[in-house]
Amino acid sequence: MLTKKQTLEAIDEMAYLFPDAECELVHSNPFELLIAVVLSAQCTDALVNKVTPGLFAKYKSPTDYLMVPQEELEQDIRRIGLFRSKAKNIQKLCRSLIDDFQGEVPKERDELVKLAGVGRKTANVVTSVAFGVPAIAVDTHVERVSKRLGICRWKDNVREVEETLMKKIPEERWSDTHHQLIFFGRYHCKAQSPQCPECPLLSMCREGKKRMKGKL
DNA sequence: AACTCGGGGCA
DNA sequence: TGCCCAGAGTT
Repeated sequence: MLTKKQTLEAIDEMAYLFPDAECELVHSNPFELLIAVVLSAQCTDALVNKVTPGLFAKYKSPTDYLMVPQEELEQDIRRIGLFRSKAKNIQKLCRSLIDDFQGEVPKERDELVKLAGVGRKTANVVTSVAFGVPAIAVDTHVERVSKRLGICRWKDNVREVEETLMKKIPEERWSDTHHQLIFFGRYHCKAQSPQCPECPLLSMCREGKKRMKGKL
């Protein structure tokens, strides 16, 4: 297991590799971000960014999403995987925004997770990116990188990964760390083909050293 | 804890 | 063209 100090060194190294790491979902307000993050479940941000310009031009408010039949919304996001359940969830989500939150996106993580289609990861992204509340959203990239490097344990569940990261990283760096881990995971420490031979973190990486030994 | 939902992108 | 990608809800 990496110590706090080693963990921070690893994050600093990632920041050097990806100095511009930030949320890639195109949005211009919290509501658009919420919709974009819900859509991004189980598909890439790049794909979401292909449908959201048209989507956000057509739907400006929670009310707008409720004025069309579910089938029409499904067609509007049909290029995204799981589009049927996502269309249904988005309409449920908008209904609940109107009924319970005066049409505004709630700022509390505990309120956000009650919305349809919003889980722990989505709620953390919205609070940190839209409202600047420190949070570490654990998606598959964050989880994979944390486990490979040895920041957390292999058998940790998502919640345990998040708790370990929050323990090892000072709060003011949570949001940045989240983006660093995602970029590092997406573009360098990839699921199928991690770039170990050219990785500056190799010397401190549990999994990387194993992989290199297997190849040499 | 395991299963389901699903089209896009790349090898 | 088949395999890999990537979370939330349900059982």
